Amino acid sequence: MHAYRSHTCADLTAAHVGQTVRLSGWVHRMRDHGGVLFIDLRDHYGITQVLADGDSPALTALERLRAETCVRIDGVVKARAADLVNPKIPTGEIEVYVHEVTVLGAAEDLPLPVFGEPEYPEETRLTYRFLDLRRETLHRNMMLRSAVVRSIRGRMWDAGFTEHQTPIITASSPEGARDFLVPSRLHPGKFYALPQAPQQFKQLLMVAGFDRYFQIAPCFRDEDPRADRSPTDFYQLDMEMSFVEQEDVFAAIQPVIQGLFEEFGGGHRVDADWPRIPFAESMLKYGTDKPDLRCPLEMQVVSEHFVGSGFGLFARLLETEGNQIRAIPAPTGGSRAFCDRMNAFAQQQGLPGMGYIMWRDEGGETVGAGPIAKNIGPERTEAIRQQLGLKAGDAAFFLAGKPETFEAVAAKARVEIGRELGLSETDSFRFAWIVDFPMYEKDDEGRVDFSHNPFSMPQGGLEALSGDPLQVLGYQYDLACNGYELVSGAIRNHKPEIMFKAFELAGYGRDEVEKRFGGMVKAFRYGAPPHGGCAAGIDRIVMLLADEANIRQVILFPMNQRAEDLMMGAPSEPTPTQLRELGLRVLPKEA
RNA sequence: GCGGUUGUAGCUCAGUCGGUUAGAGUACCGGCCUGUCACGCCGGGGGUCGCGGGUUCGAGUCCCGUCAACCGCGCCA
Repeated sequence: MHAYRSHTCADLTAAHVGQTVRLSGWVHRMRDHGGVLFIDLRDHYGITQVLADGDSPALTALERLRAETCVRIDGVVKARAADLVNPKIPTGEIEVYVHEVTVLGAAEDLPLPVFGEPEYPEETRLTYRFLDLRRETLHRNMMLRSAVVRSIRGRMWDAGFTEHQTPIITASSPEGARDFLVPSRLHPGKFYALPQAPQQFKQLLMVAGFDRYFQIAPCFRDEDPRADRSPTDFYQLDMEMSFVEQEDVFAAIQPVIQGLFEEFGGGHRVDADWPRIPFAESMLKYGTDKPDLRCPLEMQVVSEHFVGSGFGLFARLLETEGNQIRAIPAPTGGSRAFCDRMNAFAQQQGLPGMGYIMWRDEGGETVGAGPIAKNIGPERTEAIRQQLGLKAGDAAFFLAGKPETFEAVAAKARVEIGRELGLSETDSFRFAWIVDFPMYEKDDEGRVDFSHNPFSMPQGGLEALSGDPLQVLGYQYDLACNGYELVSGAIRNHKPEIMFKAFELAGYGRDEVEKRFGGMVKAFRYGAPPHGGCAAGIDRIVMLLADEANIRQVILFPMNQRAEDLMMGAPSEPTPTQLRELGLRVLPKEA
């Protein structure tokens, strides 16, 4: 007999009745009836009910067990009478009569229950993550994640990509986010950086002639977290291809992502049609570059109807260059209660409010109601209704000012309206490629800076860079799915002269580019192939597939909101010896 | 850095208008129970009401400050 088990807790069926077996696992749940006692014994694979009665020498030992003790039991498989079968578990036709029990690992009082799925504080959950991970949902999420990664690897290999590992301790590269720095012992005063992405390495792999690369790559960024964004580190499916244009990358990655969602999406509909939506159009219609297309509503510009109108607030706003009025149509939303609720929603999100018009049927005529309709009069109200294609019982919400100031809230409101009115799909994954991102934008001080990846190829090449930088688009794309950015990528700029010019527009001199990206610039002088690729967020993909709203639900050992590992106690203070070796001194906290 | 929400037993929560000794479920300990599968029944231990200050005859409850967690903003090519 094996030292710990002859079967797992999911193995035994009616076919094993009469056999002597050995099981190891955790005491999931105990039901002690005095003369007879039942334990649900749990392991990674499943649950088996074991029992003992007054005739068993193990009864007194079993009575002393407590939840989550790790035990080994020896016993005999018994069939359950027909009326005692438990249809909820696969092993429900049998139970194991215990002759002997051995405690393999005792358990103290639990700081949190494993049985059931109650909500409890993340602080406790993260401190005792090993217990949290015993729970059914988390355990299942991690197994899903494992299967997803395996499937990705298979799909990428099948598509002719090969997997390569790139350095973790490397050079800082100013790609946008804050770096995690690693002090160098051999070079006091100098620092390595953890890669924010394997960006430069994968481009160098293309220069090195590998043609189709991928990696399940850890990425490190020292930024504050969100519910869908892990601080410190996360994983990407990173890929790159040579001799390709934008559509070639789409054609390579779509079957992988679509296949994944079909395989693990729990039967949710997976749309095979992935529209290309230009960035500018996405911002206009959805207020975001990661639209949730399960919601069919589209914003429209309605400024013209308010110019010189009796609604002074909007009319005055429109006298300022750059201001705009947009409307979110809300079919069937024409009730005061709903409109007030959405207005409150906008205020809660930081806007002054969200005005609205409701249309009603009055004696066979469709009439607008609400303060805005009153102020602008019936003709303008009717023109708005016709533009938005609305009817009696519907409503429209208005956002006014500079688009940048209201778009983020409009995006959330659009989704909220669609959801509340039951107009949005709930059982599907809707994908879209957001394309034609601008290369540059103005920062807070009015300087021109890269708006996305500085390594992207500008559309129109060198020529395009001699005009207005803010008009230059890049071969830069994102994949949006249900309101999340799942993939981001670009056709890269592989020509040194275009690269220097592109950086020059953002205020980086030739010397600085040589210094910061010397390796890559040098490589581009020795026969660089045209290339492009993308990176897909593994954590977010699993989060969507597991139907979780928080990314920590799909990460084994996540950090908390302040980037602390409560279980391992990280970050922690270094010893004086470590600091001395590294030539570092810690400054006292500023008061 | 800013805003919102929350903070009462190991855990999940209730606690009315400011008023008796702060409760329930669960977990834990003890007792009873031979068919449960969220077993049941009886009893018990367990509280710095996040922390500090204030108002009041009296504060879990009201006020001020502070700390922490989560969510959002900034940030994240």
